[in-house]
Amino acid sequence: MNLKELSQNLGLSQTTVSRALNGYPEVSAKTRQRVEQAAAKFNYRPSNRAKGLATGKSYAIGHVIPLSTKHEMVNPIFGDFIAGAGETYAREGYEMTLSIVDDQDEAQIYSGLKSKNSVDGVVVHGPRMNDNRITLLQELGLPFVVHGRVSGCETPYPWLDVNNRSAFRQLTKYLIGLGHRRIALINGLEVMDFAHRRRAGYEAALIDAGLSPDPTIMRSDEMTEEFGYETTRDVLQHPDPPTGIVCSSLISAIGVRRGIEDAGLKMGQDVSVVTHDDALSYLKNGGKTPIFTATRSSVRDAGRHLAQMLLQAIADPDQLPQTTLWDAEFVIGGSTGPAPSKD
Amino acid sequence: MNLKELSQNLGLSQTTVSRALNGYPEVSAKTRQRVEQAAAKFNYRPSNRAKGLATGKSYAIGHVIPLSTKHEMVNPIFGDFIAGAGETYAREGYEMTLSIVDDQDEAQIYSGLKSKNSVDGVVVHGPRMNDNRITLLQELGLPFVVHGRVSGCETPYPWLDVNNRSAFRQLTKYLIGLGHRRIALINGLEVMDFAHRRRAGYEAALIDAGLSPDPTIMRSDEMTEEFGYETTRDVLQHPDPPTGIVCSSLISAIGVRRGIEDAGLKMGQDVSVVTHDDALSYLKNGGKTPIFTATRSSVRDAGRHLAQMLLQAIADPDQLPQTTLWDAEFVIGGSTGPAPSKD
DNA sequence: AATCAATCCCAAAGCGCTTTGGATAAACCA
DNA sequence: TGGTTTATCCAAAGCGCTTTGGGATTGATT
Repeated sequence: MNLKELSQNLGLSQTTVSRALNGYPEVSAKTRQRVEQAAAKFNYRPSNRAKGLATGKSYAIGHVIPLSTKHEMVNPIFGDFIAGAGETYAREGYEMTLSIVDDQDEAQIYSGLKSKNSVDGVVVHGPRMNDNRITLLQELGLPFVVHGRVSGCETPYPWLDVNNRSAFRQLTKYLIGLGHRRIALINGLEVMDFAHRRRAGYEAALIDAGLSPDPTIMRSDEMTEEFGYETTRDVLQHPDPPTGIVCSSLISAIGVRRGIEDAGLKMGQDVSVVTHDDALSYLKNGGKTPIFTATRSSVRDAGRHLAQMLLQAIADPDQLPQTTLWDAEFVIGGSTGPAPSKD
Repeated sequence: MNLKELSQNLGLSQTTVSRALNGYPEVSAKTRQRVEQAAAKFNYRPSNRAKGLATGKSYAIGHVIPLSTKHEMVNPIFGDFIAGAGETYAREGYEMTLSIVDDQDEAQIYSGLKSKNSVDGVVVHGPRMNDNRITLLQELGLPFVVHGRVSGCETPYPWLDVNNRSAFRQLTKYLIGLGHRRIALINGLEVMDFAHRRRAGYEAALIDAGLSPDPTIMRSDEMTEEFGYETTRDVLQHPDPPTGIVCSSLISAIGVRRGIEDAGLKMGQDVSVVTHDDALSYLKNGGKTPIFTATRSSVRDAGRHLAQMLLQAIADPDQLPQTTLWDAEFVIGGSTGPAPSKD
């Protein structure tokens, strides 16, 4: 059923039917009701394509998610983020289109999306230090929002981020407060902006306490479980092993725990662990009592809100770039305890 | 830059330019080359919308992923599946559109996608027992493929699945071979078809060995880490506790491990654990030596292949429904050992 | 009675592409 | 030479919608 058929069926013109359905005032209440009933009866839905062609909009948002070429891995937070964003889109009648793409040729994808006119805006995932995508998108004139921030980017742009620096400062400070002096960092890839900020927070806390960061117990890689495990095994064999570990992801933290236990030690006694927790739906940080002492910020909420921001920016292209900074929640779990006394 | 502008620029008609670009024979090699160069120079990309309107195709595939209303959770395998499928789409010039939707009103979404003409086909995720989506899609005439199978569905339909039954039979049998007699099952939600098949495999192995399935040590829920943990704590307090656990997901298995250790026991000695492993990129089952004895089947490969199947089905609507059954790989890890001798 | 402003509706153009049904020119055949 | 292919290209229609620029009809106003 298309507009033409529907309007013939009603004995009205396409114009009137279109207007009735889109809430224009030039149509009587009576007619509008009649049209709406018929539309419901025939289950009429305007073709997105045709509507898009006519209006110049596409009613779709693009998510370009980088596939790490190194590990061929897609960020596990992605599912939850998308679920949040998808909620917003569904409510506002937008579609969501996904492109999974090797992290090198993202740029190409953006200009493709723009010139093919297939989306009204995009969400930028996994921003890196000095990420040139911001400039590119601004040049293209394609509306966008960033999940995270881009250190080194001069021009204003819209973003939503957790305060990674203060979160990691807090985590580290907490360990220091428990008496820990040797604290390792297991971080994400530090080309990623968030990882960079997290390290800065970690280092700031150490320096605040008069401790000096030791690069031999600071590691950075894709945040897999295995990375957490291997790194933990490794740093625990250090001549001066850490008694505290600051970790960047719950998944890696699970590996950290395994590493500690495989070394015959006990988490929360011999080694204390703190981590950031993205509050993924399938991977809660424990039930009543948290497993890990952690900073927590829901990535799904981020998706929801960021989508909202983008839709607003599209609706009002002249508005100034909105920015949102969230503070992570701090929870104390069973993974931390006083630093073991030296023997 | 659109077709009109490009063709004016070349001094050719839109027809010719369109044909040159789409590989039709009615255009001389010379002209074609000239057109292609100009297209490249101006970075011309045909508008997807317009192309779709003209051809009746949309060059997009829909993925409708159910959001469990109960736990508001999106299946963690989803990211990897999508990454695989996305590869195929990118190669074939298709877009991927996502709808995240409460599992009740999926049906509505499908008919919406159909009538809005926004996709050429859909991938059905998370099929349930007697899932009525198959019939619905067939009635709608919307091409589809299913990731998994639907027990109780009479008519043929295209699917790709792992042999869940034989995998779980093998896992269980392996434990039995090690001398285990009390074996618990920690399964996914058994309305899901895959979970149902897995239980069937588990039970078959027990019965083969003359053991009788005990419902008090068979649990089924959303496969979170927490579920694995809680259930393990629980079954270990059973008057006649299991020495073996068959688990449906690596994420739950991590919880199982935590539960075993929190109970002061050792995995692989006091309690043996086997699991299915979807080979997620951020959650490998260990490095050199697997953590868990497991059946493994890459969900990303499934995505890649299923997308291919769908594209073929779209290209040739008259072909018979293709079906693909994969056998999972079996790997032995450190989570299993001989059943502890009774004292 | 004539005028005016609402009110309600419509025909037709246009969005950017594909595709049908020729037209033209060059090449071939008898 | 004239007629017939063949190779190239083009004009125009059409995909399903929105939107511009009116045209009737009605009721109120003078």
